[in-house]
Amino acid sequence: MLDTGFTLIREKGYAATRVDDICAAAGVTKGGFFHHFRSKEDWAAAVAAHWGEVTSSLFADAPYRDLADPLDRVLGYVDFRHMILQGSTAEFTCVAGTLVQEIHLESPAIRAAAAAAIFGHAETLVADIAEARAAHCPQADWSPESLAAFTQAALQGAFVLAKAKGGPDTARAIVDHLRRHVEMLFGVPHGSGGLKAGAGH
Amino acid sequence: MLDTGFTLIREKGYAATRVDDICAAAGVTKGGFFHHFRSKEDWAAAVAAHWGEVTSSLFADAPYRDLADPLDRVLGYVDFRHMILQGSTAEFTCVAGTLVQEIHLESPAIRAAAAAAIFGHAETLVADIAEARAAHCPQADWSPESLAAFTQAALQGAFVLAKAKGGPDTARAIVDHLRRHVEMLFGVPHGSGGLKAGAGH
DNA sequence: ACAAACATACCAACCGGTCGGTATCTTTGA
DNA sequence: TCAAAGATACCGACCGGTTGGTATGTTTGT
Repeated sequence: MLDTGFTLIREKGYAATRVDDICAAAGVTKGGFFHHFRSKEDWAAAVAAHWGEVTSSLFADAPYRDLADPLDRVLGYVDFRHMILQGSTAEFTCVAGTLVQEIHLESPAIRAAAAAAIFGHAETLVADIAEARAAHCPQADWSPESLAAFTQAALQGAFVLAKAKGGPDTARAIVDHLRRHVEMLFGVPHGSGGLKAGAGH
Repeated sequence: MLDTGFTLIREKGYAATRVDDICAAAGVTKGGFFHHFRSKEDWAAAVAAHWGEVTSSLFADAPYRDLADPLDRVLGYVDFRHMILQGSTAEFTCVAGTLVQEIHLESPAIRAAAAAAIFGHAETLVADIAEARAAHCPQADWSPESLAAFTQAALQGAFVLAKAKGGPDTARAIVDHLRRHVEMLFGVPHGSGGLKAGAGH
């Protein structure tokens, strides 16, 4: 019921998703739905929270997490995001970003849950960025938090442009620029290291 | 009727905006509304097209456009975007981005109009970027188009994070990183030149 | 036995869109 | 010149399918 929310919200948005759609997709009836959720809004907030958990474990278990060097992990993160930009927009775009863009002023509960997913994910990057910064450019005039936020903005924006264009190509070019940004900040030559080499794109 | 659409869509999104809301805000009746637009969808597509025109003239008339050096114009653009990040999210976020994120799969007409506004705006940056690239780094391995797209992604993403956080502060920090990205690409020292100096933020 | 987990039937409000009608402006013809 | 004819702009009551939510019954696990 929460998982089907991912598809529904990414395909139709929150307001256009009907409770009956959710029931049909999840194989339950309306009575069952309202047994578990006080309202449609309550459901959407739960979906956002669930999205945060699912993505959390996706990135925690990703192979780049095992790299020894913190900068490799940061670049590995960017490359991993590049890699998962595949299929239709409904497959790779962000549920939390879609929700928050649509209802940020109408539903504080959904907004808060989606914001927690987004900024909670950004938070997981901060430690690696801080370590890499200390090792490569301790005098830099930017904070680890601001770079983490910038990566999330570039990705969320990549999703918006991908939806406008209808495919992942534009988004991949944007993530390429994001990688270049990280490389330049840390003073590493373009294209070196990371999981990207040999991935063939 | 088109202008009120900017506020409505930014505050409630497309699906949650009722035709009655539009009529009340614009001071017309339902009959009048459907006299000018075949459907609500038709109206939204017109709003997206109008948004493209309004932003087009906003940036065409901005002061940074008069700068002689192409790189100054590119940096001036980024600084201008930084400057207009003021007030509530409903005042500075992008109508086309909001629309496309919500209905890209449900309404091809709205998607196309919003995409035209976004990529049409990006297109206006390409000439300046190409000139600056030729002057400062003709061997660079990135295209003017890809950088233009990257700026739009960073901005659209900044809007998403701003909506999640509830104010423009996060968005400004993201645009700061965007400026740094442009500076590094063109090899200029951080914080030099442009309209930002003395603007006091 | 009993509460949690469903299902069925139903409702009242809502909402996009229609329709007959009116007021005003433009064109036409003699 | 001016009235008949037609086009355009606009109004607001109304329609009927939709929708989030409820009330009540049934099944299931312990």
